[in-house]
Amino acid sequence: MKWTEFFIPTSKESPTEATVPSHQLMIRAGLIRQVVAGAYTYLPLGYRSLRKVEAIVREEMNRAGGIELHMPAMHPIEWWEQTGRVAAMGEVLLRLGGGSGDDWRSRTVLGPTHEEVITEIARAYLNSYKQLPVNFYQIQTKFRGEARPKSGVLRTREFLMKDAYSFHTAKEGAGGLDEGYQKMYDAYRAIFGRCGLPYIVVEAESGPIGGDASHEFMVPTEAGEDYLVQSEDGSYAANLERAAVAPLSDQHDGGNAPLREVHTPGFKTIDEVSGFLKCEPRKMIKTIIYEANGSPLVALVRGDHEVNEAKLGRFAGVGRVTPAGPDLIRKLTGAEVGFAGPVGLNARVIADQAVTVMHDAVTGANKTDYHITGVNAGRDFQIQESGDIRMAVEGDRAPNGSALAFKKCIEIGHVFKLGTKYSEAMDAKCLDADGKPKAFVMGCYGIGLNRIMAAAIEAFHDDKGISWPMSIAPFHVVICALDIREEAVTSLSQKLHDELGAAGIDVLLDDRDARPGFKFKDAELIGFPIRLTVGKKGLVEDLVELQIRRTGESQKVAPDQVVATVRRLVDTALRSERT
RNA sequence: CGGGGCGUAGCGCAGUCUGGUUAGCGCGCUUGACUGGGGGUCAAGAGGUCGCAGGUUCGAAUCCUGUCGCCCCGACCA
Repeated sequence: MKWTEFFIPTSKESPTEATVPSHQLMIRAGLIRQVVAGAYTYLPLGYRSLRKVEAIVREEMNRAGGIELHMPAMHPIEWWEQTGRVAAMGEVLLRLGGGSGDDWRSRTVLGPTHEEVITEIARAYLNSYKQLPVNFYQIQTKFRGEARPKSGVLRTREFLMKDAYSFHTAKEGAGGLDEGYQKMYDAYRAIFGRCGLPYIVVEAESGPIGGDASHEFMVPTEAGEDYLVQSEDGSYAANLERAAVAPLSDQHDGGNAPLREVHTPGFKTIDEVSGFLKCEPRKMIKTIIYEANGSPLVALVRGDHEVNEAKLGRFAGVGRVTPAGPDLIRKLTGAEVGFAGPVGLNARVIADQAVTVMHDAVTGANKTDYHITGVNAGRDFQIQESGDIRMAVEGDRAPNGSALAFKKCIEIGHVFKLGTKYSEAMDAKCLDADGKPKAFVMGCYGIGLNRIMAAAIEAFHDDKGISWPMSIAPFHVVICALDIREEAVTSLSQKLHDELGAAGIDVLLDDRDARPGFKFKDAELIGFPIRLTVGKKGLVEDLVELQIRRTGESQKVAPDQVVATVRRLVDTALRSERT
C-alpha cells in the first residue's frame, strides 16, 4: 500500500474534548473520527487495526471450539420482558422510538447483548443432550444507552463485541459448564496474549445472578474506570468490588472506657460526628440498615470503611440487599436517620471483622441527636455474626497476608457462569440422558474489541505517539522514502515494498513528497513497529536504515537482507506476544 | 440525572465582559519558487448560516429568552 493512495488524516493537534491518551492519539493518528457522543467512525487505518483484533479473536475462538453465527441488533422487546431485563437494564436498553407506542418500532430494542436471542436459538434447535455442549459466538455491534460515554472508544454507546454463549446439561463433569468455562478462560488468555496486552485476570463480582465463578480480564491504565487489587506476591487479584481482605488484628488499645451518651445535635454523618466529637473516623462504628427479603438487616463497619453490599448479601445468604428507607430506619431505631447504633438494636446484625477488634468506639445511640462513646462489643452489645463485608482499602492485605496494591484498569473481557437464569426464564430445555427435560446450564463470554485497541494504545505510547504491538498494528512496517525525486530511492523503496508484501508483511510505503522530519513524525505518531528509511545518504553505502519503534534501536541493513530481517523481527514479535 | 465548562473555517484558538469597518490568528489546504535525514522558507490564494430559533436595537459573534450539541466531575454501569 502506498501512502498517497491510502487515507491517513494525521494531525499535530488534538481536540480539547479528547482527554485520555488513547483518544487523543487515535484522533491524531487518523484512526477514528467521532460522529456523535459515544459513536465513532473507524477510518481506514483504524479499521485495519480493529480487523486484526477481530481476526485474532475469531481464530482463537474457533480453535477453542466456538461456532460463529450472526444475530441481529434488533430484538423483540417481548424476549427481554420474559427475562426481566427491560426493568433490570432500564435506560441502558435502547429502544426504537417514533412509533405510535404499539407498533413494531416501540416493540423493538437494540441489543446491548444477546442472551435472549441465543437462548431462543437453543430452545428452538437444541433438543437433545447429544447436541451438547455447544458454544456459539458472534462478533457484532452492540448498543447501550450509556448515560455518559467517555474516554474516546473506551466507553461508547455503540461498540464491537465478541460475545459467546455455551450450553450444557450440567455444571460439572465432561461437557459441563465448568469445562466450557475453562476453555473460554484459556482462549481469552491466548487472545489477549497475542494482542500483546499486559493484562491481569481478576476474580469478578458475579452479581445477584449468583454463580461461583466470574473472571474479568483487565489492562491497567489511568484511563480506566475500574479498580483491581493485586497481592504483592502475585497470588491474588480481584476486582475491587470483589476483593477479599485479611482480618485485621486486635491492637488492644483501650477497652475500659465507660459507656457515655453524648449530645450531637444535627450531627449525622461520620464526618460530622467525628469532627464534632474530635474522634477519628476509624474509632467509630458505622451502622447501615438494609432491607433483604422484606426483613431489616444491619451492617456494622468501621467509620472509615464502606460496606460491600455484594459481600454482605452473600455472607448473610440473602442475595440482594437494598438500603433501607427512612421509615424502616425510624421504626427500627426509634430515631431519625443518622443516629443508628448496635447497642440495644433488635434486628439481625452482621459486623465486619474489623469491628470485632475495635475498642472504646463511638456510634449512634438510637436516639435522635445523640451518640454514645466508649462502646465495646461483648460488654455493651453482642456480635453474633461477623465476617468480611467491607470494601478493601489501601493498606489491606489479601487473605494470605500479602499486601494489596490498587490499580486503575479497563475491562477488556469477561467470562461468566450464567447457570439457568435465561434458559429458565425463556423455558429453554432439552432432553437429558435420563429422558427428562432439563434447562440449559449456560455460560457467557464477552470481549470488547474496540477496548482492546484503546487499551493497547494506553499501555503502549510515549510522547511521540502510539507504539503498536506487532499483532494489531495497522501495518507492520512503514518505508519512509526520503527524497522521492531520486530515482534510486523510489525504485528501491518500491522494490522493498513489493518484496515485503510478497513475503506476507503488511507494509506501507510513504511515497509522499514531504521532508524527512515530517514523515518521521507521522511514522512515530502512528506507531508502526518497524520503520525502514530509504534515502540518498544510505544509498551511498548501499544500506537502508531499520528502526524499531518500541525500543528506538536502529541498524543498517543491506537491501537484499531487508525481507529476511523484517520477517524475522515480525515473527519474533508475534511469537513473544503470544505468550 | 446533579454540578461545572465549551460551541466562531477541517484542527487549535482570539474577539463576547463594554453591541458599531469587510469577523481575525496559528496549523492544515491550493498555486508558484526555493529547500530536502527530524513537522523548512517566501509569495499569492481558497475556505465562515459565529450551534439553532426567537427577541431587544438604526445595528448582534457580542445583550435577553428558549433550545440543541459536545466535554469534564459525580451518580449509574445485566
